Amino acid sequence: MTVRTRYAPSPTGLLHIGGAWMAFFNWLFARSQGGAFVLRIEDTDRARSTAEYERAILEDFQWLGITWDEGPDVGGPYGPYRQTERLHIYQAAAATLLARGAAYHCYCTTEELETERRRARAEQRPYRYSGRCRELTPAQRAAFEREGRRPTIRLRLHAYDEIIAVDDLVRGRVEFDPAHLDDYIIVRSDGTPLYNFANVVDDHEMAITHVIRGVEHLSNTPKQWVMYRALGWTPPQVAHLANILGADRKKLSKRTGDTAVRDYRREGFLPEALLNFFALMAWYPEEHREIYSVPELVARFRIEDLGRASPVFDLDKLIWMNGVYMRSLLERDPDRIVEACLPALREAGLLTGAPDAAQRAYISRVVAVLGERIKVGRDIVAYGDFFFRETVTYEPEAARRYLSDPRLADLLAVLRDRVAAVPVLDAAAAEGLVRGLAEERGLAAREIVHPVRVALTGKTVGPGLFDLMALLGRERVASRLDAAVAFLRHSRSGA
RNA sequence: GCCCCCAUCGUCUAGCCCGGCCUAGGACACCGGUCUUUCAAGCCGGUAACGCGGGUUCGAAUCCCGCUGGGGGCACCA
Repeated sequence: MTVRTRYAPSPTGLLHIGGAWMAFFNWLFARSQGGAFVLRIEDTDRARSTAEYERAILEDFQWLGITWDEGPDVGGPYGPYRQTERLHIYQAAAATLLARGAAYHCYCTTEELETERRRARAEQRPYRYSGRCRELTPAQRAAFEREGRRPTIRLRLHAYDEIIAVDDLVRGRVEFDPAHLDDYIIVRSDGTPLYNFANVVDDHEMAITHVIRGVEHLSNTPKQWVMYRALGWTPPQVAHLANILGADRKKLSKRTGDTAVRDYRREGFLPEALLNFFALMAWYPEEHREIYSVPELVARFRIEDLGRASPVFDLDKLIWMNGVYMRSLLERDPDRIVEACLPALREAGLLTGAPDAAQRAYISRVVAVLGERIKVGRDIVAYGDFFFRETVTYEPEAARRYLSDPRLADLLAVLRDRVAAVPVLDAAAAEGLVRGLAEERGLAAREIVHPVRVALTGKTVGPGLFDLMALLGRERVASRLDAAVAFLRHSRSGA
């Protein structure tokens, strides 16, 4: 039997890291088995679902490289792939259940049910639906209808008396006592299906063989198993994974960091690094190794190896890993680094729209000079914003440390004149000028290097000074040195 | 309240199923040192964990029981 897995997002927001993580394992499993991965849109919550979010989610999956064989955009043999377009399928399944007596109409109102729930709480016993609509006579039903009540449909579970076993691929066998279950609603009074129902119907109709999902679904699984049995269907194999936690050990939320895949994309993370990192949050393919290409992950993936505990999202490790990938791209494919830097450049106001050929070439040179300092795309701004600004602003601490001695004014002025006089300011020439000047004055090179760095970049950290001077070019170096000289003289007179 | 899941360095984890090779391994982070014009990267070194209590056994991180702690479910949400 061909393996078929799926991920079923609700288009009520951007693709969440946790969702992408879960989808990734479903995808990995399908790919490792030569099976199919299906994307299904669970948009029955019409108030919150939007077409924009659906498009954004698809885009983010595309960017991640998580490809789907069937889905709302590409179609497939088991379509449609949006739940709102599948309502007739759920209706047919509900009719079957009703005809078999495995489900029944319930006329209880929300208020009546709330009263039952309150009483249960007051008596300190677990709430379970009383079942008073279980055996309604046609006359009683007609009476309710005359009152204007619209019924929901409930699955009949009360006859169940055997232990329900869920054979979880990562947790082993988990047993549930059906006495704790109650007749639950599968179709709302407006005729739309509820999650536990639509999900079962879709997974069966789409021939899904394996489902990897969050542990929050484990407790719902026995309910679903009863439905599979009532419908005469075989349930898929399941594996439940714990949820990713934030640094506060609570479920990943905005409070502790970015939660949308889109955020990471914007900051300049690489999809292959994110995927590699995702894998390591649940599983180590080999003992002493962290870096794996996606094909390697596909080749080594085994559901049973997945961890059972909740991983904490360690941003530092992701950044480190992204840096590893960035460095390997430096020689292999620097354009991809440039690409990863673009969003951050735009956000910082250092670039507008798509770069033209000249801008692109310049950004490439900046990337080359910054080199391994760029671990994440946004680092181009942190380390190299001065390459994109007309004038530099000195960081207060940098100016205090390296641009406070008035005697520097003369030194920088001399350097400025020599820079202006040189025919071509390449790195070698820059080094010659700086070191030559240091030697003449009996100074250590660093005594000139540091102040010049601050004069040109405003910072104490950054790429090698001579490389940076070469890229800045003669004119910009000269004018920035002028500005520094003026700054030094001004602060002296002011002091 | 009832039911379910989980538990190794600060973090991700290896080891656990099939007890001894575990003086518990690797990675991130952290702390030194080295290289160096700064930073980053690199290299070398270091700190750091089997939640607790009982068993079983010659021997337990590994098996059993209990406890504690964390998470989840018990919706006309997904």
